[in-house]
Amino acid sequence: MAPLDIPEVVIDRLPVYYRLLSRIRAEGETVVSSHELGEALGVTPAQIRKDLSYFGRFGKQGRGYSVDRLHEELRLILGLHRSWNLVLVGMGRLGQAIASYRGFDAEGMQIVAAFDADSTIVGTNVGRIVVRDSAQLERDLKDLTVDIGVVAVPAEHAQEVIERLVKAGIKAILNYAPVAIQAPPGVEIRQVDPVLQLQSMTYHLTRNARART
Amino acid sequence: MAPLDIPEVVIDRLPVYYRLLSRIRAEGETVVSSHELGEALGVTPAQIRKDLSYFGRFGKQGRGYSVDRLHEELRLILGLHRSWNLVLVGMGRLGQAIASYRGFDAEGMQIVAAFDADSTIVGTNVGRIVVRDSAQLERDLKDLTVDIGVVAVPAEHAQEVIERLVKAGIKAILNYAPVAIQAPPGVEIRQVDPVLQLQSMTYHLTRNARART
DNA sequence: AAATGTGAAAATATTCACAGCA
DNA sequence: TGCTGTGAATATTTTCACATTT
Repeated sequence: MAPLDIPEVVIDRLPVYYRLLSRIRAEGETVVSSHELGEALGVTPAQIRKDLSYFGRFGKQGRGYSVDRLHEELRLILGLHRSWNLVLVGMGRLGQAIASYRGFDAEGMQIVAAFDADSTIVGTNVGRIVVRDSAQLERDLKDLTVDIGVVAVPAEHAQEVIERLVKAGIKAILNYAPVAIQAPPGVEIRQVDPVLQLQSMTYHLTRNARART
Repeated sequence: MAPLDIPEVVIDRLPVYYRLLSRIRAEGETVVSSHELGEALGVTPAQIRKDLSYFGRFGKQGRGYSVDRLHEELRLILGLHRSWNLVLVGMGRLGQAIASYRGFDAEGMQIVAAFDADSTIVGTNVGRIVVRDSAQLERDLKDLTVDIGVVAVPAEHAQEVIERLVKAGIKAILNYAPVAIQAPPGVEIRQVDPVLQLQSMTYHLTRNARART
């Protein structure tokens, strides 16, 4: 198997490569070079070759990579050959939008349960899912097979909710709440945070405007 | 002003610091040390001091940082002392969710117009905004002051829409479409991409499960 | 002829460690 | 004493460049 010390930045790029390969495959191409991949992604070919070399030797010299082969290898490396069960906590506006987002299912990510603390929301249907009571989170999780927690509660409750999910044995959290989370080692946390992204862009916009003046 | 070669990673952390300072400020604290900030964010105090030192000397030796002062400095550095106008393109499920998301306004990010190509959506109201026809994008943008484009169209249209926004003079794009975008230099692009984040987590989940076996 | 895989070199980013100041 | 600001030291990441293979 792959060595244990693969840089995290490399891991984060694999899904990008995987997605591009999916598209190239759908377009019917059978072979692709690191140069073409780099071109499409705006990165250097060397980076792509180096990244892939952590996992194996998938290319053919003088030729490039088999699209099918590389796509399949990445699928296995990322664990996308199976589907993953998500539990969604927080069913306000944002949670409801996440629940009805199609992009997860398309990639084998299934929301198997949703929770909220608000009794006026509990019991309602969102898509095919009935919203459960957060008070029952721990109890219900015992009967569910959940791989990843998706958190869309208000910022002030995110830390607590995530601690409960972690205590229940969940090892990966996708957090939409606009707050930095403390998680124990061994628990993967990722942030979806458009406001932070906007604010790093306003830095540049401000600076460029200044430079022109 | 700040030197021109501040690492991008540093810029990306400033909004995180800013948000934390906002919270500490609301809690009534008046002074904070790099150690406390690092504690709350899970990073080293040295990193915080180094990051801030690119922009000035905001702290007091032996004491720490004035919460008010540092909050204000970051606000100015990031350009958050003024409000920013966003234009939203793509008003399907995702676009509608973005339009009704409260987290933008709270940080001075105002959606001033929204567009869609679907004639059954054009003309409808989403919140306070009337959805305009994408065909009129260029024409309408002439009469609007827009700083940032937010793109929530299907993946296959994202590149084209972004090119149109860039041609219309927009210098910053927040892209929700699950596709890697090619942008000319001088245009800031940020990606909101929960699927990529999930897929980097499944890599780790898969590997950990293997390791335990 | 063309493109991979990879050590070595270069560039970036983080952390250390301590002088200096409140 | 306590904590900042910062050069120097480490560590990490990216890029180069080329031997190797098809």
